[in-house]
Order: sequence, then C-alpha cells, then structure tokens
Amino acid sequence: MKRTTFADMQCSMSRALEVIGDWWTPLIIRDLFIGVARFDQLVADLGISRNLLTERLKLLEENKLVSKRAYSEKPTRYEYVLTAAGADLVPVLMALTAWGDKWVRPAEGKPMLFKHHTCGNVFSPEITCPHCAGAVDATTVTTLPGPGGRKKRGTMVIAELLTKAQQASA
Amino acid sequence: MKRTTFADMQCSMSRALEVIGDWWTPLIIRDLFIGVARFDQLVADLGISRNLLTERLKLLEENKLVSKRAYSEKPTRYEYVLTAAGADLVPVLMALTAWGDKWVRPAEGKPMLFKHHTCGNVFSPEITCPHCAGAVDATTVTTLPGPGGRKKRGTMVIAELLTKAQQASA
DNA sequence: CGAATAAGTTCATTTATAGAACTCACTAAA
DNA sequence: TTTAGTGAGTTCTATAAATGAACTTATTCG
Repeated sequence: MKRTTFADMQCSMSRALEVIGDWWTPLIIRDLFIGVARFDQLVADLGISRNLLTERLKLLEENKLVSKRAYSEKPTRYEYVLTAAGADLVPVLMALTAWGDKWVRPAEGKPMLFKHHTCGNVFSPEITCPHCAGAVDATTVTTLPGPGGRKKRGTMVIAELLTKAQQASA
Repeated sequence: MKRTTFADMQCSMSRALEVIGDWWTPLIIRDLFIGVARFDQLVADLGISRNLLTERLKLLEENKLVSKRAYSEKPTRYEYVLTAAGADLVPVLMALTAWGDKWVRPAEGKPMLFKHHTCGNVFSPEITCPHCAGAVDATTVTTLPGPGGRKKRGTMVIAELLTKAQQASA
C-alpha cells in the first residue's frame, strides 16, 4: 500500500524524515549546497531517474527547503537554490558525512573534506552541547518528555516510557 | 526496478544513507536508544509492519549497527541493542531532531527534550568545529576534495567541481 | 485443557522506483 | 534554412518494495 506518512507523528525527527527521509533527497541537498543546481547536472551527477528528480524537487519546493529560480528567459531555464531551512540542514548532513567517514569510509580515504572559514581549518564536525561545549554522545544524554509529547503512532510506547523515567528520577 | 545502491558511491554521506537512508531505520535506532528494544514493542510504538521490521533489523544487524541478544531461553526471545557504530549515530539523529524542532515542530511544542548529564542542562544540540568551537553552517564552510574523491555515480559532476574550486583558490 | 505472549512468516494488494524513450522550446552551426 | 544540439522536463513499462491482515511456532500461566 502507500507509504506511511510520518508527518503527523509527534516526533520532530519523524517529521524531519517526512521531508528528507527518502534515498535521494539528502544527496540532492548536498549537491545544491556544493553548487550543482540544474536539472541535467543533478541527473548527470547522481544518476537519478529524471522522473524521480522532478518529483523530489517538487516536494522539496513544497516543503520550502528549495526554491526554483529562473536563470534564463527565452528558453525558460530554472535552477534550484536552498532556502534558509534547506541550508540549515547542511550541518546535519555534514555530521552524517562525518559518521560515514568514520564507519563506512571507502578504502581510498575520505572522499570530501570540510573547511571552516571562521578559523581556516579543515575539520570534522562534532555535535556539542551549547551550555558546556562538551561533546554529545549516547551515553551522556537522556531524553525527557517535552510539551508536545503525545501518545500516538510513532510514540505509542515511548511517550509513556519517557514520562515514567522522569517520574522515577523526580 | 530495484532500488539503486548507494554503497559504492564515493561519498561518505551516500554510504551512510545506504545503511540508514530509508524511512523506518532512523526511527528504529531512536527507539533502541530510548529503550524500546523488543520486536513487539517496536511494532506497537511505530506501527511498522512486522515483515518490514524483521527485514530492517536483519539489515541493521548485517551492517553492524545493531546486535541481537537473547534475554530469555526456553522460549527463545531476543532484544536488539545498538553497537558502537549504532550508538555513534545517535548524536546525528539528535541534530536532525533539533532541525525538526526548529522547522517542522508540532503546534504543541517540542515532543522530546535532551538532557546532557555532563553539565546537567536541557539542551538543543549544535554542530561545531572542534578547532574553534564555533558553530558550523552552510555559509562558513566550503568543501575540498579528499584523498578518496573519485568521479563515479553520485559524484560525477561534484568530483571535478571540487578540484576546480581548489585549484582556483590555490 | 484453553488462552495468552513473543517473535516472527506468509500473502494479496497497492505504490514507488528505474531506465529508456519521447516532447517542447529555443539556439548554434552547415 | 534545414539539421543537430541543449536543457528541462513528461510518459511509459517492468520490476521491486511497502502495507496490513492473517497465520505459525514455541512456551508458559490459570
């Protein structure tokens, strides 16, 4: 049957996945960030099917991660540009790339490096806590229910589990 | 036809997506992190089809993000535990959640909060540069070709683009 | 014995993906 | 001034994957 929608799950990660959770979308965003912005270039770079690219770009536009801009009249030609929301996803994709570099790196080494222009260094992104500037990892973080927490599909078990854990610690 | 594999693309993000790039897998990892670890619990929490969950867990095990552990003999019963590689993905998913909190938050507010036990604060994860501790965003970072950069499907256009940009800046 | 629990399998139906071929509007070369 | 080429899609068919419900299997509890 049709794909289950994550849009109405009460979980920000699920909702994010509704927008970028399919195979090609993160690669399209990566390409737009790097500067591959036109339809045929995207097809050439990724080897994606043209009908799929059309569909994905349309969805990205509807979700306001990407906007379409004419770079030529006469033959009307468009290119695709990341919006603020789309650009804000770039660091997350960099963090995912860093994970890939660490765990599924090709034998030849890292395919791509990131350079931070604020300090001039080539770096590997880290995920940190803004309060203490320390690294965040699975062992030093716990989850708490937020104001939007609800028990529904996607959080049927989790919703109660978080509440109980909080009560136990209180 | 069958889904295009990203496993042989010369890009760490693509390779990461080969492992966690489908709809349900990130949610499964989220649940395992939070403590929903058994088959029927996962079905109940997510509303995922049982055959799909079986398939996803098998793939996660093959890719060494998850391991299966018997918690009962006699009726042999298993639960699923994140490996080091799987746990290392948790901060990335938290960063994605933070993006979701910012751009596609439910009307009721954040469904879930993170608490950093190193400093005791509830926080929203940030992606930073380990050299200067500054935030990383799309405007302050550029990409350079790495030693494993290659021109093949997934990087046909990008490979040359990065090389040219580097030569131009040199 | 009969019902319940946990962890899957099997199956029919619906939807998505892949890849190739085709369309349409213009432009540059012969 | 036909002819070929470019860019951005659309249309088409086959194959593969997702959904949801029903069915298995093994074991324990009342």
